[in-house]
Amino acid sequence: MEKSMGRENRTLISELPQGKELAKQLSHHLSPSSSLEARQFLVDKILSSYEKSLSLLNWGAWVADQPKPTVGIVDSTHSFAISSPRSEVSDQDCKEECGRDVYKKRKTQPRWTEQVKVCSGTGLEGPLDDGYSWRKYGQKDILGANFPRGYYRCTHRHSQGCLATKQVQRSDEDRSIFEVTYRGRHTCNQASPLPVASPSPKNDFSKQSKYHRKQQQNQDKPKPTEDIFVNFGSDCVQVKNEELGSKDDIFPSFSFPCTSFGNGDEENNIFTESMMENSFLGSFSPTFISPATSESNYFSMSACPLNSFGIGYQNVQTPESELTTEIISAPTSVTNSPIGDFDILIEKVDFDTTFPFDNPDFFA
DNA sequence: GAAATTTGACCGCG
DNA sequence: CGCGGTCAAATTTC
Repeated sequence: MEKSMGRENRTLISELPQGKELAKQLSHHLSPSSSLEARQFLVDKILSSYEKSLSLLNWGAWVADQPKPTVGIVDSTHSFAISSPRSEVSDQDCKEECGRDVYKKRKTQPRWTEQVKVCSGTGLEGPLDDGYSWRKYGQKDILGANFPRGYYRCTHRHSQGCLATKQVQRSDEDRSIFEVTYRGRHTCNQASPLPVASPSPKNDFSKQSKYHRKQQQNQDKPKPTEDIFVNFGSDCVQVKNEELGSKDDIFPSFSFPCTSFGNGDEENNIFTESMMENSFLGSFSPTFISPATSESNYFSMSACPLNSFGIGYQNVQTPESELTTEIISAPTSVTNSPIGDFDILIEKVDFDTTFPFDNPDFFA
């Protein structure tokens, strides 16, 4: 807890000057010669910076207010970032014999939701491309929802017994938002085709399912549901925190939109390119998503701003109450998590624009 | 032919 | 009994 608080504070400290710097830049763009887009972009960034700072403050306040969360929901809110080995170990143990008990089994698994906003022109299904390889096993029309919900499980479910699943549902209100509900941690070794050192977005397709690649290629052949993944919305930047239930207010908006990251800003090209490509798409992602700490990784991934495809991740929510009692594993597990070191890296990388991203030694 | 997707059927829960 | 989630056969894609 203290550790995370410290982190948030440091993040805040680096975030505020960044906002200031952005405001300065904006003032330089006030001349008529400057493009409206540039100005708008800076405004977005500033707003985002403020939003993030406020979020961090809220987060800190919340942490302070909840020294020992006894409500399961509260703790479970964190639990996606904290491993929950207990339930899963038992799941693993019985997964062969349980048969139809999968339903009960699933209940004990950690579950959390991210809201993912896919941006215009990316032509990519952000929500489905989170570093793991997923295999669709079902689709259902959900009562009251305009769009069907897709069910995905880890490709390595059978080969490695990885029980991670996710559900992807497009938001009714904003078609560019997808609610991705993850369940269970990845126990697979993630032999996924993640492009370890491929900066090219094209290569990133490779980790997507065939089906979705097909959709990308056939944008002119609309299909009823998920193919609309492409080309919506105009502004990619904003990832918003929606109310997904009454519990949401316990998890303040955790906004790491790409605006805070300076992508698209010519002045930050070095930052953007070296960061996005070399770090996030390269050395970061694969290591990052180490199978043993998937929740942590998801969490951290969401801390990543938009990647170069203009896809924003945001953890919004709320593991379900079902894991509440199960998952109250010691928060200190965060410190034991391999992700801990990454958290620090990310933090620097994420918010310290003076950080030598182009220094190849950094990620060595 | 292997792997992935589609889709109707099935199951448990509330 | 309806709904959400999963299974599994059929189909598609590579």
